[in-house]
Amino acid sequence: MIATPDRTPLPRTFFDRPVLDVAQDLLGRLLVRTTPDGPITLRLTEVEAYDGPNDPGSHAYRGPTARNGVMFGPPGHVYVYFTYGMWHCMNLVCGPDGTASAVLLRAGEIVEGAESARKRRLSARNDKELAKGPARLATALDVDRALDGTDACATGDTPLRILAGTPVPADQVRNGPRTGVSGDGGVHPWRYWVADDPTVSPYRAHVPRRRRS
DNA sequence: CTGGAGATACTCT
DNA sequence: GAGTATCTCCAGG
Repeated sequence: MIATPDRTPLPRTFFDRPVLDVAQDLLGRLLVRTTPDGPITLRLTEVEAYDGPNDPGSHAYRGPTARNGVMFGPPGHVYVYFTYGMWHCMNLVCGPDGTASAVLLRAGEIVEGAESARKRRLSARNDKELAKGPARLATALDVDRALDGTDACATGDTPLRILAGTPVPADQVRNGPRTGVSGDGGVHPWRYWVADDPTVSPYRAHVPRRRRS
């Protein structure tokens, strides 16, 4: 029997924990994006942990900048960055205020508002691909730098909220190396996903891009 | 169907 | 110059 997803907001204390604990616990949770078109709801199926200043793979590794400032703030807020000159990716900030760990949201299943997501994801060949990959996820949910710093735990009128949903049982959680992370940061098995879920993105090892001719 | 090459063009070192 | 990525095009099974 399938439990009805819990629509209760996740409390800020959920994010004020070690980032690896939060990352695993986020699988199966619901992210609700409120747009003028109506809500889009995503069930998280794949995430990656980034452990702030201790982690060579993290944007926070070399300290605060104009881009990553939100990572150093309080937990439960959204860190959105722009990458490769084209794409946005979103993270949820973890740990106490002043630390800089975060969880990158890599993939999920659109459970509400697929029609809206399809308008921005014209290259998706089916609904499993709407949010299969971190930049695809952000595009499907219409997330960009304007939402950087949004409090996902706030009650009331917010563009982005995270709800309890249905946590994934521990025996259904898989983990492995992080995707596309360069250098020593790639060795950590800090990518977590839901076993056998068709919306999880394929693993790709980091490959340095060839220089333009 | 799978996988690689090239393009994209912002942010930080 | 390299990066928490994705798209289209094309060669090869």
